[in-house]
Amino acid sequence: MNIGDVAEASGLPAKTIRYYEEIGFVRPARGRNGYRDFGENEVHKLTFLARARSLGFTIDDCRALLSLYEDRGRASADVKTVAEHHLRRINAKIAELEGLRSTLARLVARCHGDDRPDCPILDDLAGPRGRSGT
Amino acid sequence: MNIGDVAEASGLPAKTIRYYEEIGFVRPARGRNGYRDFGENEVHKLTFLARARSLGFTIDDCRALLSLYEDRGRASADVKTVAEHHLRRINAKIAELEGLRSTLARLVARCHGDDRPDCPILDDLAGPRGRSGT
DNA sequence: CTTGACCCTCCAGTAACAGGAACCTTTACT
DNA sequence: AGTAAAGGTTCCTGTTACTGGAGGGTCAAG
Repeated sequence: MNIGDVAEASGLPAKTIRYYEEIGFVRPARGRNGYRDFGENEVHKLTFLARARSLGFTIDDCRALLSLYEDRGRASADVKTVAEHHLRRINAKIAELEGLRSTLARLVARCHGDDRPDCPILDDLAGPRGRSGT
Repeated sequence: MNIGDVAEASGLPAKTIRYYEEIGFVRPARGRNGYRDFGENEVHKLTFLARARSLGFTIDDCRALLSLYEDRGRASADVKTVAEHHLRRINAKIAELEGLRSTLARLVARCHGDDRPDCPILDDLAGPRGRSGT
């Protein structure tokens, strides 16, 4: 299978597949023309990677998950650990963004947004000097 | 004021301040020893930047905000536009992460997480072949 | 006069690719 | 046989916003 077909099958851009080869995720055979020749196993791996990446797992996570996936004697606890770690990262990020959102929404709501220069958003960014008469 | 003092005053690492000079945010004077010499105005700008960055505005946003900040004839609507755009980005990101979280939480909950190899998380990543008996 | 705290510049690395140049191969069509 | 499109190859650069570190000058104190 050529890279274009694999791209379609896995949902990954050809560029990404080449990159994944570069970092050691797959090692496709080569035809005498130099073209990569992917077997079913490689395609399956790439599909796995595409799905894991779409869930936000990092490349390092994927490395771990892939090796667990290929280890028939793995403990599901190890997989769960990786996933839970990722879940905590996501939760932390959401919490952080929600904090930003609440501050920002408040500022946006207070800004009249017309053609006058007076602006609570800039006042806030400018710090205490801009708000209270210190 | 030397860079160390400015770092403390603004809350930005000295490294970051040098970087901000490189990309044109500030243009401090130089002493004959080559040291940067920041005036009150530069310090104020850097503090502004620190606050804007902490709210998640991109460097490009900061460039726009800073120029609006220094434009005495600005329209607050322009500031509001930048902030609203950022707010939409944040909301989109939160929505995306919440999607990931729900999928991931479901998978984690279904994984027994013991020393057996059977694992719904890997089954999901592996795709349809891994779940139904096609 | 030395020690330690500052400061300087420049280079490399980060995460995970994407874009594009320059070039070769295959396929289809005239 | 000629040729043009489609798809393949490698290699280099750029992205975001810094951070770490090497190698080396400067300043204040004792």
